[in-house]
Amino acid sequence: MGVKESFLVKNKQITLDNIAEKIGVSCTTVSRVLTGQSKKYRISDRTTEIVQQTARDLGYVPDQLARALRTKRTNTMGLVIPDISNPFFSTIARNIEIQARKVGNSIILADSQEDTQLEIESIRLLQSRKVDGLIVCPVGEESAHLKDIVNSGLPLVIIDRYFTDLDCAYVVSDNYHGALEAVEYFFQMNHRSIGYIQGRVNTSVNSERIRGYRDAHARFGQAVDESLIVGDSFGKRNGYIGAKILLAKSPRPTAIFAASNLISLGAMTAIQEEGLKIPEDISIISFDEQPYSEYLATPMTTVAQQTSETGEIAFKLLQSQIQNEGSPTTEGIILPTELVFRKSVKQLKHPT
Amino acid sequence: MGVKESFLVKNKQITLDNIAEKIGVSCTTVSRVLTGQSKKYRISDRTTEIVQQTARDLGYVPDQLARALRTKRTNTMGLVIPDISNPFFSTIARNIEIQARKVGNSIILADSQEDTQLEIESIRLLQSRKVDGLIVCPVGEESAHLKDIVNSGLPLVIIDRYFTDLDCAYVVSDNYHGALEAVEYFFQMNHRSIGYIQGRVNTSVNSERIRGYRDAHARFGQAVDESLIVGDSFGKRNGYIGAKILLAKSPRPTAIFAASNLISLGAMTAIQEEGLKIPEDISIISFDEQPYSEYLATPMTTVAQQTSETGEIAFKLLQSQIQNEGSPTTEGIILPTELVFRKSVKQLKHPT
DNA sequence: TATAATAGGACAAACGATTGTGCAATGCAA
DNA sequence: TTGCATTGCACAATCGTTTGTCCTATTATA
Repeated sequence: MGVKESFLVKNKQITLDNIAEKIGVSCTTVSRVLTGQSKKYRISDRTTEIVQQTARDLGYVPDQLARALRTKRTNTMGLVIPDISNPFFSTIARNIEIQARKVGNSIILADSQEDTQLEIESIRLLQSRKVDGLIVCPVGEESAHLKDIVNSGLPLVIIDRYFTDLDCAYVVSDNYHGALEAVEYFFQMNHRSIGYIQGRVNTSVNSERIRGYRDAHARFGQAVDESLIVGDSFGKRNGYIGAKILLAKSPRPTAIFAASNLISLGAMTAIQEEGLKIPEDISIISFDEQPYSEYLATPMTTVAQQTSETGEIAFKLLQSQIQNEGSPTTEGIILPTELVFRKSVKQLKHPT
Repeated sequence: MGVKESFLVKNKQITLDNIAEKIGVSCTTVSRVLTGQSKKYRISDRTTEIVQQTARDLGYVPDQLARALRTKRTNTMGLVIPDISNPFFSTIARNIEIQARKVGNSIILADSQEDTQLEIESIRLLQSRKVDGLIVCPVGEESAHLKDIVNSGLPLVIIDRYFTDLDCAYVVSDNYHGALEAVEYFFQMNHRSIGYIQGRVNTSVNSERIRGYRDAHARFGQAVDESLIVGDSFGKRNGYIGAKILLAKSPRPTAIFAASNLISLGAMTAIQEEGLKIPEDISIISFDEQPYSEYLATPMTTVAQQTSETGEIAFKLLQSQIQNEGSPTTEGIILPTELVFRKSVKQLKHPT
């Protein structure tokens, strides 16, 4: 008997009071022992010992809700990401989570689906859950809601995309130099007609890359053909459409610079459909190094970003902001990229 | 003046009491209005209106911590994943999060790094945060801690890997038929010496796939060469090592069945190093369809799993369990796989 | 011996919300 | 005018912790 109940009834939570009552002390004392303040409040060694023992026996585990309500600290951080299924972001997320849990913090994850409205709602939800801080990879076109957060004093770190008018810590890749280097490489290989399939316009990521693209042209004394800049999102479909447009031009550009891993995948479909070969007929460089990059039909030359580092640094920035509350650390960290040379770029005999 | 302070001082939180005081009612009334219980408690229309208006004016947002402490419901679920950077898992995670937020729930994410100990600690942390339920993709070799959860009455849904001795809801792929179909296909293409690079042993995923592998052999009246079953984890390195071993055998197997996307990537490195071509020299089928599968040097024949559906179903199962508390729904859902034919399997002239 | 100092811990008020119950005022019927 | 329902809301406890303060012995000091 009792067996049935024990199956149906949820285990009752053990509280400080339970422990206190069981050994005949006050719940204050128990709290102080279990939070390691025995000395500070002169709890005798004997009592301390007993409290710890019974806490262990009863399997006491502190209620973080109650604790947070009182202390105003949840040890929880919010993470807002435009698309967690994208390995670029999930790698960042992973490293954030790993660092966080090392110090007993948890991550509440929100996927904004590249939608500013959802981003705003997600952030509101996270705030109502009283996260200690926020790491946001913003959709990137609007920043008013982020400015509100900064003003509210809630620690915030922006990753991947940032806003020049937002006074807030961030960690991003050096998109300018990444693009510059890639496009210069195209030039060195004698390419002169280089299409750029861009990502979401009006994001810092995109603007910086375009700036690199333009400066590379400038360095080689070549005017930018504006019609070679196409596209409007970081997704695969945009890559397909962008490539279709570029490949239909005549003369056809000899090279394509793709602004993301998904864009280059989409572009490859278009290239296949047109019966073209990489790099014989068309060269390509893609932003974002991926585990599969070297195994593609033509191993892909890529601009690698430091994803693990991004996550780790973002976390540490946020944590320090949370700890020194009051002093809003607004350092911006820019991580270098690396051009990974493979086989997707053809060396042309003459500048073309 | 005051400007400086407004920058340094965190915005004070608006509480029910603030609202109540401002309009001269009790905080009880405010609570009842804002939780939509005006009628039930006969709050006059006038009062209701005023309360709502001031709540809006003050920008009131309920403190989910306090609410949860009282109601015993956090509207938060825990999600434990062995490796969130793996697109297979991150796709599942994404769909869980999207479904969850649609109904105002949040997801606390934990990455167990394929380590049972970390899995246990993560779960403990989530429990202390009073999640309403748990979705766990277990490392897979131990289930005692999961059994504890089931017994404690905390709603739990297992995904991807399950335990036959665990009475708990789950949603997994039909790994048996997935493997069966793949290996049968090898046989139909006249392969008779088929290596299997397995994942983590003692996981249901792995056992089921091996069972499929064996049954395919049985159906074609062929004994299984146990030395062709190699490997012990789902990672890339294991794929590399496993392939090295298989390729070193003589006679060399004509085909490799890889138990995960990462395993096949690793295997491809080994295959390249040996100077072999897919599928001319060696055929390969990989578990896990990926966005890049069709773009590989040789487009990869894969066993596709329904990742989005897995996430969505897992969430719904958990939600229903949370809502009908008491009746532990222990349905198990098995999702069919699909063999995606591409070019990585060669048709042999004669059974070899 | 009187007094101060110290040791060891208890009380009770928070934190912000929810909720069972109680209470005054009004309306209505008798 | 009395009695009873109904309307409209307030009281106060509660969820589990934390924390400033206060209290009572005991010991040490003068």
